[in-house]
Amino acid sequence: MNPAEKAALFLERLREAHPDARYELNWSTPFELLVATILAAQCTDERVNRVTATVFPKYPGPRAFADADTAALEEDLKPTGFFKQKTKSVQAMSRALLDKFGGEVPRTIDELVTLPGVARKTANVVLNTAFNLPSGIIVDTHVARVSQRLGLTKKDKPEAIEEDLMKLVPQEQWTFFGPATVLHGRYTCTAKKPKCDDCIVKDVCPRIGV
DNA sequence: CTCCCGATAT
DNA sequence: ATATCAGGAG
Repeated sequence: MNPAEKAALFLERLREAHPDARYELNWSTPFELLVATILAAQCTDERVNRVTATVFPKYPGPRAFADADTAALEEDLKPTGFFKQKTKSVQAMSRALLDKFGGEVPRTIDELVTLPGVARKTANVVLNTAFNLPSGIIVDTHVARVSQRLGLTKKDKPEAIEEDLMKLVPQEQWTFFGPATVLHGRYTCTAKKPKCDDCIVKDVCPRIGV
């Protein structure tokens, strides 16, 4: 089975297994989703949601983050890990948003990735999820691992993997494919002990057992 | 390539 | 003990 056929089959079974797949971060505005996604680096959604539940009311909008006391914000973001880096990113991103985009989250990937702390993965999450725009395919550690094991790509850099996936998956499915594949990677095709017995594509996966 | 950071799984 | 986790910057 060639990669294109495999991708089509995988997509079909993802639809059955995760019909309502979406990002599990809590947000009420595109700006909040942008902040939450930055905080989600190397951190579970659950912990991010716990933090943003108090942080979003406390800092409503980019102006509040830009003007916030850095030490206080660091303390608020500490549970998400990498807190100094993330505080710097969120404040610099908020200032750039105010300076360059009138405080509004831009709707193109080229504009989004100019923001500090924002690269393709974060930009795709915001565009796919908040604006329903198929700007690209979210490639995080899960999507990368699943795609490699299934044989959809042989690349290792996220950007190269995304290029391969965009050729294999129809554009109207991009916003579903990313979040659904993340769930598959998170719960079945796990990094350490993948649950191959329960896998929806075990019949076509080159990786048997292990 | 290294660093940032802490919680959890193995 | 150590690998890994909804990454990105320098």
